[in-house]
Amino acid sequence: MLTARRESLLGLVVDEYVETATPVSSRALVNRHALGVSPATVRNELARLEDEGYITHPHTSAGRVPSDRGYRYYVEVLMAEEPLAADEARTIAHQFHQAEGSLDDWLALAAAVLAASVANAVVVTRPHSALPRVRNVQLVQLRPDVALMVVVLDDGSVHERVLPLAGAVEQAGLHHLAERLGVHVAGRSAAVIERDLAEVADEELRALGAAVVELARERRSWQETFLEGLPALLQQPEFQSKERMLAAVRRLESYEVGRLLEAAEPPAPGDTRVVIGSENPHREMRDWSLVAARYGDDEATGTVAVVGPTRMHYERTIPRVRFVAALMGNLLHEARA
Amino acid sequence: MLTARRESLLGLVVDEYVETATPVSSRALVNRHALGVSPATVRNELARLEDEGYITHPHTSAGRVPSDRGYRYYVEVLMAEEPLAADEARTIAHQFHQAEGSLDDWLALAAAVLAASVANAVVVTRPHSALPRVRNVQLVQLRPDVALMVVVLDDGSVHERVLPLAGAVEQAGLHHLAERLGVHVAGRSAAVIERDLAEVADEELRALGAAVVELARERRSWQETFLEGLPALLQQPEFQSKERMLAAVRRLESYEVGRLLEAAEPPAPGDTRVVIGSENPHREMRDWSLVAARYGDDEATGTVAVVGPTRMHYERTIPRVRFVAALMGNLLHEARA
DNA sequence: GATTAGCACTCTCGTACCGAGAGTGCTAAT
DNA sequence: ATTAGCACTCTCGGTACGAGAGTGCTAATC
Repeated sequence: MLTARRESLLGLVVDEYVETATPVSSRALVNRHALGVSPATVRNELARLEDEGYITHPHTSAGRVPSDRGYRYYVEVLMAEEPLAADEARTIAHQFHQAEGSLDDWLALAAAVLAASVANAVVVTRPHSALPRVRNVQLVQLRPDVALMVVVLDDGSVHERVLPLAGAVEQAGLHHLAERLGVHVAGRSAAVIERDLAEVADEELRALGAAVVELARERRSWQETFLEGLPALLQQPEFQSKERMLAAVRRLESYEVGRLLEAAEPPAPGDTRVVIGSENPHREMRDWSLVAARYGDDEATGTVAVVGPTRMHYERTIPRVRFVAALMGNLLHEARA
Repeated sequence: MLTARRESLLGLVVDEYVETATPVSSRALVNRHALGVSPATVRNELARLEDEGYITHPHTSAGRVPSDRGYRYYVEVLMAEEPLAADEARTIAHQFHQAEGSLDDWLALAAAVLAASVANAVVVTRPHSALPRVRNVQLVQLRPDVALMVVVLDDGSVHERVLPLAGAVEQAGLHHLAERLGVHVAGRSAAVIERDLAEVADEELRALGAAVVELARERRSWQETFLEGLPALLQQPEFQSKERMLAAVRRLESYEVGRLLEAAEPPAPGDTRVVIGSENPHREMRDWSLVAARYGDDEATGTVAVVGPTRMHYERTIPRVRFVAALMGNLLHEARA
């Protein structure tokens, strides 16, 4: 258990280090905060904090740096979340209403806005439901014997695919086909459709049904996530050497980002989750922190997460992630309403 | 006019510098290429090439480096395009058939594959036609009084939007509405539809028509481009300092990339265009080269471009960009067929 | 006249070194 | 329990320096 004084010193070390990015010395603490004790006393206390694992030492004659455990304690116990100023909230909300059009635009914009606000990178995933059901299937004629299948799922996502047909079918015929198909698939999840499909006699219908199943399962794994704010992240002092910079860019490559988030996905919509450094099971994420919030509702949820070095301004970041997640939830709701 | 010997020396300087990224000395040229003359003679010739602006000098006692003009001469006159080895072509073609699903996946994959092949960044734009016409409009019921409008354009792109309706309409009613709408919009471009719309008496139909116009104009300006290969690019020796690295990442930020390509878009599908360093009107692109190819056909075209430092392996890069553009054209054609 | 050997001169780059500065940990006094 | 004092450690910026690599020029050679 930490004494009150050690606790407050830990808080000061975190604050100071987060701001300056240089190890914090006993003297700096005394000078800036009128502690009423001498640097020597502070040194003793810091030594204790170090024994207990809350802070460390880059080298013998350097100041103190918070450890992952120290940050965790800070986030859990010491931190007072810094609310957004009214005008900042207004600015963010305003920027949100800049983008028109597709869902993807919204998501990229949200990521960019949040990234600018917290000076770190931001990753956003598309909203999806765990077990989406098919809401609607349409067949659109492209050429005489080619149709476009459009499947709308109940998480609001739209999936399309070009389908070659056995022979020429008029648009009216496609309508009819789509209606018959709808009987088998509407309101059902991919798994259920697949099971029932075996019993369908009509071969053409079965083929179409299989296409629906595929589309309903499509997770857009490839470009599934949106990343913004890379330059902001790279300007953080931890990436001042070219090696670290390159490593950071690599880590945030499109393919990787999805897996990176796995460890941080909050359990339910509205939740926030903070993963600090080595708390992350991925060993390469040892030096990184994630602040993730789940946006959306039961029908469809996604994740928005700030990615940065463990030296992160948690007090500022957490409420901002929350705020943006809430905005995104509203937007998503509106879009589906 | 260049003498034959100077010409061949220029070629050697370019080859050497492209490979080693270090200024080329007279001795290195003599040693490696059995020129039959001494370094001193080569020095005299190099001095002449420098007078004529084909190469430069980083500092007094350094070797020679090609200038933009030198690269241009190389690309135009000296270069023998290095054809893809059969197995490399096969590998690339094979990777292309990995991705299933949406157009966006294809594009991102194409960019990644090409980037890996040329060890630079690659930007790809979505295929689009200059004046797309509406091929089909569908209305899908989401809720009683909310519909999803799906517009298919003749460049193969699909655009959707959620529309609140005045009152509840059954799916059958939506079909009917979509058919009436189709009469006014099918086969027409946004501009034409907009003009004719003024004469439509039915107010509901006019509102829907306006939505179609908007969707047909939607250019997805925001995430319009796909960028891959950033780490490959950053490993090029020109980005060995953190400042240059950060500048590169900034330059390739999502917002910027589109404008960056403007200058390099080849005039017609099938064409290739090379823009070297200061040939680019954007002054910040002074140190960059672009090798761009236009893929697709008259119906829809996009651009695929390699982005890298002026010290680029043009001999390898140009045919590879061409090859990938051709593959993408075929794919696009198949997808629409 | 073209080529080339020889050489003086220039510039970079890695490294070793040094001193200043910043911090700590410990000891002994308060 | 606190703190003044001090020895000790480590970093960092600057400087000096030598090695190495190249050029350009001059004068000799083919």
